[in-house]
Amino acid sequence: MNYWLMKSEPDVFSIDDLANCSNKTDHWDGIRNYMARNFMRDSMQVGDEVLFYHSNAKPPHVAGRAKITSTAYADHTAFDPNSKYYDPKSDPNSPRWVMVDVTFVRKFKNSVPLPDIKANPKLSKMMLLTHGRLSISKVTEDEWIEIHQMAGEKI
DNA sequence: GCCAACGTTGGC
DNA sequence: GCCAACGTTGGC
Repeated sequence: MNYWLMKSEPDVFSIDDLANCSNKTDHWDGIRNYMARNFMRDSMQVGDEVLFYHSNAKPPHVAGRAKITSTAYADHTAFDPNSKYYDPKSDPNSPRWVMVDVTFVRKFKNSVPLPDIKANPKLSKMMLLTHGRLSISKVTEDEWIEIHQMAGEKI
Protein backbone atom coordinates (compact mmCIF):
# COMPACT_ATOMS: atom_id res chain seq x y z
CA MET A 1 0.00 0.00 0.00
CA ASN A 2 1.33 3.39 -1.01
CA TYR A 3 0.42 7.00 -0.40
CA TRP A 4 0.38 9.56 -3.19
CA LEU A 5 -0.37 13.18 -3.85
CA MET A 6 -2.07 14.01 -7.13
CA LYS A 7 -2.48 17.54 -8.42
CA SER A 8 -5.39 18.93 -10.34
CA GLU A 9 -6.40 22.45 -11.18
CA PRO A 10 -9.80 22.96 -9.56
CA ASP A 11 -10.95 25.12 -12.49
CA VAL A 12 -10.37 22.11 -14.71
CA PHE A 13 -11.19 19.18 -12.45
CA SER A 14 -11.79 19.60 -8.72
CA ILE A 15 -12.38 17.13 -5.94
CA ASP A 16 -16.08 18.04 -6.17
CA ASP A 17 -16.02 17.08 -9.83
CA LEU A 18 -14.59 13.72 -8.82
CA ALA A 19 -17.28 13.27 -6.17
CA ASN A 20 -19.91 13.98 -8.83
CA CYS A 21 -18.56 11.43 -11.30
CA SER A 22 -20.41 8.22 -11.89
CA ASN A 23 -19.32 5.83 -9.12
CA LYS A 24 -17.30 8.80 -7.80
CA THR A 25 -14.57 7.53 -10.09
CA ASP A 26 -12.71 8.96 -13.04
CA HIS A 27 -9.63 8.08 -15.02
CA TRP A 28 -6.63 10.29 -14.43
CA ASP A 29 -5.70 11.10 -18.01
CA GLY A 30 -3.30 13.58 -19.51
CA ILE A 31 -0.18 12.77 -17.51
CA ARG A 32 2.72 13.51 -19.86
CA ASN A 33 5.65 13.39 -17.50
CA TYR A 34 7.81 10.30 -17.29
CA MET A 35 8.36 10.26 -13.55
CA ALA A 36 4.64 10.63 -12.90
CA ARG A 37 3.90 7.99 -15.50
CA ASN A 38 6.37 5.57 -13.97
CA PHE A 39 4.74 5.99 -10.59
CA MET A 40 1.40 5.03 -12.11
CA ARG A 41 2.76 2.23 -14.25
CA ASP A 42 5.24 0.67 -11.85
CA SER A 43 4.14 1.45 -8.33
CA MET A 44 0.45 2.24 -8.05
CA GLN A 45 -1.76 -0.50 -6.71
CA VAL A 46 -5.48 -0.80 -6.21
CA GLY A 47 -6.19 0.48 -2.72
CA ASP A 48 -3.40 3.04 -2.63
CA GLU A 49 -4.40 6.23 -0.86
CA VAL A 50 -4.26 9.67 -2.48
CA LEU A 51 -4.14 13.23 -1.28
CA PHE A 52 -6.15 15.27 -3.79
CA TYR A 53 -4.32 18.55 -4.28
CA HIS A 54 -5.72 21.69 -5.89
CA SER A 55 -2.95 23.43 -7.81
CA ASN A 56 -3.27 26.94 -9.20
CA ALA A 57 -5.73 27.73 -6.41
CA LYS A 58 -5.38 30.67 -4.04
CA PRO A 59 -3.72 29.30 -2.09
CA PRO A 60 -2.97 25.86 -3.46
CA HIS A 61 -4.13 23.22 -0.97
CA VAL A 62 -4.74 19.57 -0.18
CA ALA A 63 -8.50 19.34 -0.63
CA GLY A 64 -9.26 15.82 0.42
CA ARG A 65 -8.74 12.17 -0.16
CA ALA A 66 -9.14 9.70 -2.95
CA LYS A 67 -7.96 6.19 -3.67
CA ILE A 68 -6.57 4.25 -6.57
CA THR A 69 -9.09 1.80 -7.99
CA SER A 70 -7.29 0.39 -11.02
CA THR A 71 -3.81 -0.42 -12.08
CA ALA A 72 -2.35 1.50 -15.01
CA TYR A 73 -3.76 1.15 -18.51
CA ALA A 74 -3.27 2.99 -21.79
CA ASP A 75 -4.18 6.67 -21.82
CA HIS A 76 -6.42 6.74 -24.89
CA THR A 77 -6.33 10.54 -25.11
CA ALA A 78 -2.80 10.17 -26.50
CA PHE A 79 -4.27 8.48 -29.60
CA ASP A 80 -6.94 11.10 -30.26
CA PRO A 81 -5.80 13.87 -32.63
CA ASN A 82 -8.61 16.05 -31.30
CA SER A 83 -7.49 15.75 -27.71
CA LYS A 84 -5.31 18.38 -26.12
CA TYR A 85 -3.29 15.45 -24.79
CA TYR A 86 -2.70 13.94 -28.24
CA ASP A 87 0.77 12.49 -28.65
CA PRO A 88 1.50 11.09 -32.12
CA LYS A 89 4.46 9.23 -30.70
CA SER A 90 2.28 7.07 -28.52
CA ASP A 91 1.70 3.85 -30.46
CA PRO A 92 -1.57 2.07 -29.56
CA ASN A 93 0.37 -1.19 -29.74
CA SER A 94 2.86 0.10 -27.23
CA PRO A 95 1.29 3.01 -25.40
CA ARG A 96 3.69 5.60 -24.12
CA TRP A 97 1.26 7.06 -21.60
CA VAL A 98 -0.94 5.43 -19.02
CA MET A 99 -3.64 6.40 -16.58
CA VAL A 100 -5.30 4.94 -13.51
CA ASP A 101 -8.78 5.12 -12.04
CA VAL A 102 -9.18 7.39 -9.04
CA THR A 103 -12.16 7.25 -6.69
CA PHE A 104 -13.38 9.95 -4.33
CA VAL A 105 -13.05 9.17 -0.63
CA ARG A 106 -13.82 12.42 1.15
CA LYS A 107 -13.32 16.13 1.08
CA PHE A 108 -11.55 17.70 4.04
CA LYS A 109 -13.62 20.18 6.04
CA ASN A 110 -10.44 22.18 6.45
CA SER A 111 -8.17 21.93 3.46
CA VAL A 112 -4.44 22.16 4.10
CA PRO A 113 -2.92 25.19 2.36
CA LEU A 114 0.50 25.01 0.75
CA PRO A 115 1.97 27.80 2.93
CA ASP A 116 1.14 25.73 6.02
CA ILE A 117 2.80 22.70 4.49
CA LYS A 118 5.89 24.75 3.72
CA ALA A 119 5.93 26.10 7.27
CA ASN A 120 5.78 22.66 8.87
CA PRO A 121 9.29 21.30 9.52
CA LYS A 122 7.95 17.75 9.58
CA LEU A 123 6.95 18.16 5.95
CA SER A 124 10.12 19.79 4.65
CA LYS A 125 11.08 16.68 2.69
CA MET A 126 7.69 16.19 1.08
CA MET A 127 8.08 15.46 -2.59
CA LEU A 128 5.43 18.09 -3.21
CA LEU A 129 8.00 20.66 -2.04
CA THR A 130 11.17 19.10 -3.40
CA HIS A 131 9.76 18.35 -6.87
CA GLY A 132 7.66 21.45 -7.36
CA ARG A 133 6.20 20.78 -10.78
CA LEU A 134 5.62 17.07 -10.56
CA SER A 135 1.90 16.33 -10.78
CA ILE A 136 2.05 12.95 -9.01
CA SER A 137 4.33 12.56 -6.03
CA LYS A 138 4.92 10.08 -3.27
CA VAL A 139 3.83 10.71 0.30
CA THR A 140 5.36 8.89 3.26
CA GLU A 141 3.19 7.44 5.99
CA ASP A 142 4.44 10.07 8.44
CA GLU A 143 3.58 12.82 5.98
CA TRP A 144 0.17 11.28 5.38
CA ILE A 145 -0.52 11.31 9.12
CA GLU A 146 0.78 14.84 9.53
CA ILE A 147 -1.38 16.23 6.73
CA HIS A 148 -4.43 14.60 8.31
CA GLN A 149 -3.59 16.12 11.67
CA MET A 150 -3.28 19.55 10.08
CA ALA A 151 -6.66 19.09 8.44
CA GLY A 152 -8.21 17.87 11.67
CA GLU A 153 -9.17 14.67 9.90
CA LYS A 154 -9.11 11.09 11.07
CA ILE A 155 -6.74 8.79 9.26
C1' DG B 1 0.29 37.99 -15.83
C1' DC B 2 5.04 37.09 -14.63
C1' DC B 3 8.71 34.24 -14.40
C1' DA B 4 11.72 30.54 -12.26
C1' DA B 5 12.35 25.81 -12.52
C1' DC B 6 12.89 22.21 -15.19
C1' DG B 7 11.74 18.56 -18.60
C1' DT B 8 11.94 17.84 -23.60
C1' DT B 9 13.45 18.47 -28.28
C1' DG B 10 16.44 18.72 -31.95
C1' DG B 11 20.65 20.50 -34.31
C1' DC B 12 25.23 19.58 -34.43
C1' DG C 1 25.86 12.83 -26.42
C1' DC C 2 25.95 17.79 -25.54
C1' DC C 3 23.48 21.70 -24.86
C1' DA C 4 20.72 25.75 -26.42
C1' DA C 5 16.11 26.69 -27.36
C1' DC C 6 11.69 25.97 -26.24
C1' DG C 7 7.38 24.79 -23.82
C1' DT C 8 4.98 23.88 -19.62
C1' DT C 9 3.96 23.99 -14.80
C1' DG C 10 2.53 26.23 -11.05
C1' DG C 11 3.58 29.50 -7.19
C1' DC C 12 3.32 34.16 -6.44
